[in-house]
Amino acid sequence: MKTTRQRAILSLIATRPVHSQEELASLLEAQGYEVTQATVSRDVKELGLVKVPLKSGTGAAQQFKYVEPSITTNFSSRLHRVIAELVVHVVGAVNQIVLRTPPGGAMMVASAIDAAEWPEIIGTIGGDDTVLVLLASTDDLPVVVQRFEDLRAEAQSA
Amino acid sequence: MKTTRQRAILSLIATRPVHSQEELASLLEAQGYEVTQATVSRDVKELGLVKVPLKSGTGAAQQFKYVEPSITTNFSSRLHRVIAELVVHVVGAVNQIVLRTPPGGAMMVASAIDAAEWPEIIGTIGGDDTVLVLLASTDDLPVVVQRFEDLRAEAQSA
DNA sequence: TTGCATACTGTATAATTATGCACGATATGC
DNA sequence: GCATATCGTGCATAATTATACAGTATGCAA
Repeated sequence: MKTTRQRAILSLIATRPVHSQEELASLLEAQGYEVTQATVSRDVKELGLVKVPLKSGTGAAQQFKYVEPSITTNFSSRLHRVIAELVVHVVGAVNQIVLRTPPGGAMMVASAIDAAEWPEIIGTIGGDDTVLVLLASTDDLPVVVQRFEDLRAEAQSA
Repeated sequence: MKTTRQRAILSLIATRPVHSQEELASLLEAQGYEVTQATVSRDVKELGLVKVPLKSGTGAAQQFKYVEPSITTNFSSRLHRVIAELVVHVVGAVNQIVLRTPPGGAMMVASAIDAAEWPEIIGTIGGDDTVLVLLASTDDLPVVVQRFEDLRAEAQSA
């Protein structure tokens, strides 16, 4: 039955890395669900699962992870979402603000800030886990730092 | 240059639906970045982008969305993450608890609860946006409801 | 029962993505 | 300078995923 099979899929991917739908089909077969890759593909789509790159080196393995539906629908603005989910730390000095993110997150944060086009900001530079935000004036520092903190605060727990 | 091109990719996918890496390559070309699908594939991997199914109907379009790196690394337990992100509402009665989720999220929540194997819980049923949790005893109701609320509370803002 | 609609699936194949290999550019050490 | 190493890339193709189509099963109304 479709529902139980899909639940089995969720259980499987929560347990171990799965690298392809063929592999998933094999694992399901071992549990008594005999289905083809085609069906697995449909299940994966219905469950909203996505294949995420595990590490960026060549030859890196992949596994399935699910993207919770809420991620794509809940947050109102991209900037808000990105800051809330990716910014770990905020600190400012003179006319500069440094934002820390998990590894690999900096470019997304920088991109989102650019897109927001805040007038106080004259530019951003995103590295791997650090974003440098340059302000037009030293006077803007406390206001903008506070704004970042506020965006961040709404999801501080995770 | 690789970095600016990758930032352009982030900007593109934030702006409009992109259905394939070929399409992304075309859009980049329009901005002066001439690259092949192969390079886009590598960029997508490095940025941690994933292709998410947009709707489940046949012939449904897809687009790129990024999975924030934090999603795969931050939360400690699957149950915690799933409850925090997916459970919208909790209500209990007698020996039953009903959890509401965004559409499509119920099965994941049910699966995660099953995997956690809480002793008070004798079973779960996941529909589309509703999970029914059955408890062994009426006495367990307030305790378990509170536990769900606590898990949820840590991310209530989103 | 018959006819029709819906749901689920497999087969075959199209579409898409990932990657081995080679090459050119740039940097590093001798 | 020259050898060597690293990085980014394209090309060709392998690997993986999505889907058009057809078949089976089920439910329901006439």
